[in-house]
Amino acid sequence: MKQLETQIAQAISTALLDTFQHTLPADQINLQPTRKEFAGTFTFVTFPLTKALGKGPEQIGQALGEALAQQAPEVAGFNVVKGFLNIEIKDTVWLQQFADQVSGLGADLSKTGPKQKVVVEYSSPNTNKPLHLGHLRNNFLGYSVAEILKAAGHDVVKANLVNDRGIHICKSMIAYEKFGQGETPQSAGIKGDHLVGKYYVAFDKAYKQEIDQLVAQGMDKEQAKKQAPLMLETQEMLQKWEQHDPETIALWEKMNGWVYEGFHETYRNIGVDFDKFYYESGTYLLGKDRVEEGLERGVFFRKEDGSVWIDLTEEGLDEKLVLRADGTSVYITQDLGTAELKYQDFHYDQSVYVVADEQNYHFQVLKAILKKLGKPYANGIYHLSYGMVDLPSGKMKSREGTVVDADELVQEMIDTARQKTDELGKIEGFTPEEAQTLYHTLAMGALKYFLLKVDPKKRMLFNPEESIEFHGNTGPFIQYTHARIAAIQRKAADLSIASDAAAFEGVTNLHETEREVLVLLNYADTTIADAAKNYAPSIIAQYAFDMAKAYNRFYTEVPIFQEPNAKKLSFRIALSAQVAKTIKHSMSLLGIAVPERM
RNA sequence: GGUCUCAUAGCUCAGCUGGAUAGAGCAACUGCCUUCUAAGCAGUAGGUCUUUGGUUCGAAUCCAAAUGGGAUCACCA
Repeated sequence: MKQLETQIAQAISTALLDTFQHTLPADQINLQPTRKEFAGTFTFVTFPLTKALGKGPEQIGQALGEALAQQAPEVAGFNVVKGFLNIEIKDTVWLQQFADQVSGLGADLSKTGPKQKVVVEYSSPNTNKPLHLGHLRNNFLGYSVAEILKAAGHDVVKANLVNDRGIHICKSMIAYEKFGQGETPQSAGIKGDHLVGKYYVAFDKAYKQEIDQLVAQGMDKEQAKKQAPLMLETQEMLQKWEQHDPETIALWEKMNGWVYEGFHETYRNIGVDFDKFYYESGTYLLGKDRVEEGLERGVFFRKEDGSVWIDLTEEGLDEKLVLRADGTSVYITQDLGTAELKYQDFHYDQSVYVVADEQNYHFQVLKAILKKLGKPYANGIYHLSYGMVDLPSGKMKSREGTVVDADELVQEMIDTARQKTDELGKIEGFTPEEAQTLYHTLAMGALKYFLLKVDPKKRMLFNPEESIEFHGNTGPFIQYTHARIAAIQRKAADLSIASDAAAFEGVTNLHETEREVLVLLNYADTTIADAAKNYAPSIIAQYAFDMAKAYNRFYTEVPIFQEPNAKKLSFRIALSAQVAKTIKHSMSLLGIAVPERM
């Protein structure tokens, strides 16, 4: 597609020179898609030229159109509406492009694209509670962006930095020690991550009670939060952990082990994967070298109390602490360390962090510090910031029990998929296993598409009451289109209809709906490149939807198998196959599978 | 209070570096299944693109301000 656009732009440039003696390089000529209500594929806007040429916009359009129709072999015709020159492309050009595509003559973007080493860090869960809806957005985004970058030619590493230590883990541990009575995931029949999450909640409940009690005794609330016995015990436990107290470490390993089992089950179920796991317990001490380095270079400075800071006021940020007075690390120190570690491991060109937008400031600081330290990888840091998922009741709050649990949500989606499928009664002959697989495919398709079709940066609303639709702009709609085509292909195979490029050579004109599909097919690569550049799965989602819509229009308007002309019939089979392939590929970039039947 | 960010149809969202009468889906209403899967297609209705200024031949898009959401400004992570 890019190529065709370039050709047209070149032709316009030439025509401008010939007709008006005006120089405008082709790469400065912008074509936009023609609006549906007019004939044509590309539109050139002539308003900007009126001053330079001293002519009216229609006049310019008319003259350019005539020149193009005569000289550009791709152009079938044109029309001028006010300052808009609408250019129609010959059907044979579309057909030739399509034939090349079917024959695999086009370049494979994943091999020819700009190859960079990219680390995509995503998921990065805390090990004190199970995954919820917000994590799903993160996981789907991270997975999808990684796949898109791969498809665009990059060499991608999916990384997961597990937050496996710290005060929050100790809370679960304390609560388990106190109330657990030796309960295990097996004995309780609960997934490990959920069991640990249960104790995290139990901690919070008991903690609140203690605070209330202290306040009732006349203590200040802030004071009570610090003085509550549970909190003191938790802090003590954290210290023991840092001193490698064997008993504490054993409990920590046991409970984290449960959580990992639970997480891995969820990851498998939602279809995300990782090439590299980092654990914070192994990285939290990193970064101190960077502090030393910064002090030597004079980028950091030490205050009287011994704490170390960086002044980022020039960057429009504040002064930021990088090392506490007692010499221990803070969050940013760790991240300085892990950035370096990742660079040592992979020598990345880009390091993408899929992290919620509440940490925008943190990543600005991180990047600014690395720049000041003169790190070669600083410019490759990219914070893929995404908005929160809101519920109709407002923000999700784990303490208030208003979170939507990931495992439960997935199960509900599967149930919904089963119910809707059974209502339609189209899958007779499926084995129970096949049916189960289909429910899962549809459920994940609906859920992932729902979360990915929205621009990552934007906050989004999730309404669990209405659940997720299976009609309209949804994953299942696109999956359905694929299943429809699969049925066509089965029938074509039964009838032994050829669909290679030679089989439809000689077809010269297209139905309007066929042309629309062909135009879209030609945008496949530029769409992927665009999505990669913008780290935006939503662009792929939109493309897959447009494709499915265009195909369905074709499907209802053009009865494929009633076509008497063998070449045209072959063309339509080939067209369908190519659409199926493109849909399947696009959806795979979103982490969504497509069924052969549904 | 400082900084950042968002505001488009009743609802959920698209609208790329400024271009034609601002688009989808859901919800509402009308049609279309003697079969290539109706989880579909076609159509109707629904908008002062939060407001006010500015730049421009031309603004939902760029700039400024206002209003209203959200995030952040921890020796938490």
